[in-house]
Amino acid sequence: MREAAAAESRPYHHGDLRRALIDAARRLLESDGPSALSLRAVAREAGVSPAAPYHHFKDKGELLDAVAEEGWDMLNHALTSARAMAVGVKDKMAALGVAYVCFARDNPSLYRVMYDGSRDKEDLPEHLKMTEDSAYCQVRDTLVEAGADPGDEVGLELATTAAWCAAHGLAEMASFKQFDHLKVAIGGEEAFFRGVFEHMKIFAQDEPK
Amino acid sequence: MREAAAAESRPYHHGDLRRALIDAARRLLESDGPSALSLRAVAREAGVSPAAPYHHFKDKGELLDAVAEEGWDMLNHALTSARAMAVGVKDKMAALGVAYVCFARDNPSLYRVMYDGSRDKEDLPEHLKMTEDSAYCQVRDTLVEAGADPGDEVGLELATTAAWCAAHGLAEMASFKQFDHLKVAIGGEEAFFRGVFEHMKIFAQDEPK
DNA sequence: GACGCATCTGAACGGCGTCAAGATGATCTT
DNA sequence: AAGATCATCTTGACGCCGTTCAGATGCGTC
Repeated sequence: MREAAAAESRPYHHGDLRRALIDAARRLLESDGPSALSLRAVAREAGVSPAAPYHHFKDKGELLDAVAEEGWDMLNHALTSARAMAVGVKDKMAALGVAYVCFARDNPSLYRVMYDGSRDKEDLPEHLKMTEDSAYCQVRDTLVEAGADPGDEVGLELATTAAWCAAHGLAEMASFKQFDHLKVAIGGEEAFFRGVFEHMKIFAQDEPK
Repeated sequence: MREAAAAESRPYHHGDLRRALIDAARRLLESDGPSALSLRAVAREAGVSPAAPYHHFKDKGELLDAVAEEGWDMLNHALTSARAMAVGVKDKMAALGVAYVCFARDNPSLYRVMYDGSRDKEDLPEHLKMTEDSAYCQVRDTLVEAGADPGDEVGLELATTAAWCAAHGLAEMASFKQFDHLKVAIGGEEAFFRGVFEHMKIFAQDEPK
């Protein structure tokens, strides 16, 4: 009984269990949050036995890594779009920052998995850099466009890091309900994001006052 | 058999199991990291049965909350000290930021518990504010000292939030080994922290260039 | 001395991550 | 076409987890 699927030549028994497991994990993540993401629950959701995933992932962490990788791809895409749509040169950095925080707001569980520090250990968070169109490079190149000196490597990396830290910090705290009154007072959530970024030189080279 | 302890009138059987459990949790946290912090392991470390903690904490989360609260106290103290020791008015914000990140670096597991998003849910992270000498107020008051307009409430809250987000973001990413070469190039870890903060208006009102 | 009650223990339940042994069935060889 | 091969999946088990509940323990009070 072969269901309709884009099965090419890869898999044997199931169709493509690896793909199905990642999809099941993302489905559970969106519906029930990160705490509901047990390996057994993912297998259950995909309709296989609890031991089946071990033929496609070394352990639970490796499945989470695969999910996180899709998250990084989505984030890179979101930043690319935001960068392309921003009008003025000065706006691009702020647009990038807002897009980053909006991505975290719209995919909170996925964002948590991406930054989950209980995995990684040594080698993995290379996604923050080096893949050419990675989110990190998006930020760095936009900084250069906005006038940063591309010759000062250390300074450029520091500025990129500063922007990244600011965006990540805001992304993690933006959902705290202590900021609700601020969001109202300033006229919306994205205005709040923008207002925070205005206090960082990297996001607003000119005086906001 | 009563050991020497500052037992006043509170506890009955053990001495002060609540206190002992928190201490055991912090011991495990420092030695084996957050993943080793199971309720059973804490009870084991404290020398009691797995069910004993339930007479002092509603569930595991409430124990974690108690541990986190001590972390917030420590952080507030660290920021108070840093603020007192900073020399110039302009230096105070940078000193505060560096002290914040150093706290997270020196107590990584505790810091994670403090910001663990799997608990809280609704009401808890009030520690970010309002306790008079809270870390949040330390930052806000220092901003006023550095020249921020205390009359512009919204602006002041935005600036405080911006500083907090930047420090938190850096605190979470400072241990990524991608920054190792930058730390070396710039002459040490704290110089790296300072270098990142220099790209935020809130931390350096005057031009660093 | 007897009672009450907070405190702690022991045993149990379901769920978890993981592994070893066996069943299943698609592909390859002849 | 038939059998061998091998990745794939299932079954069942192990130890650990959080949590609950009935019962033991012993302090404070009357």
